[in-house]
Amino acid sequence: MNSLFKALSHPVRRRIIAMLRSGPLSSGDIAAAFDMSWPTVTGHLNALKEAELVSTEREGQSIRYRLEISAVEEALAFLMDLSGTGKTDEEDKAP
Amino acid sequence: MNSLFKALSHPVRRRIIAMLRSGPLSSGDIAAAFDMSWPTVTGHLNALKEAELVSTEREGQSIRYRLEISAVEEALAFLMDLSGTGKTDEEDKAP
DNA sequence: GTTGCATTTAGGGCTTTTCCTAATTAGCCC
DNA sequence: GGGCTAATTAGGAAAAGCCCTAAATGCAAC
Repeated sequence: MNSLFKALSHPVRRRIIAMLRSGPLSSGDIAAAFDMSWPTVTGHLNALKEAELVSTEREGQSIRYRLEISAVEEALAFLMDLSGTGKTDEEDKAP
Repeated sequence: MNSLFKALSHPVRRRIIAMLRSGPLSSGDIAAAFDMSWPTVTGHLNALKEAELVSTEREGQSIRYRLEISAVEEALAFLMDLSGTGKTDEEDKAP
């Protein structure tokens, strides 16, 4: 859960997941969309993967990244709880 | 918007806003709830304030921090767009 | 096998974040 | 005003994050 919000905290990573909204993309397609080196994008993809915001799957000789909605929903649940929509006491303890 | 998610990316700051859910609290009350120095908590409160997640108001000799729901809702909107609930193309450009 | 393409790992530099202690400001109350 | 309490700013050390280039891996196709 900590890695979830940490993953969402970087503009490039938010843009990546927004790109993935309309369907899976290969690492190359994603890297091409940014003005930074491919390895740097890989780093961001790893962060997203660790947060379980994306999953990977091999497709021929490329690898497809798919958005995992369930992780997005987890973040949504936290925020909705905050905004009074929900009542549960969902919270991560200990710093 | 970037500072919003960055503010949400730290466990202590998420706990602070969760505490504030049930009503405003003084800086001292908040600091007392954590096992860290008061100035460190002040730093986190400043981050939340910069993200406009909290607002301040003097109350006698203490200062009250209040949760600003509108900022939470902004984050909610972004995530709902991602999860397919909405259709708008809200996105922050340029890293 | 080996060549070739897509992607990742390794290593390093630079900036930012996080946390601390010590010193300082801000405002209430007598 | 003067003292007290609440809260902040200053300064600095340690850790984490971000980005790069160069080297390595994984598969597929020949």
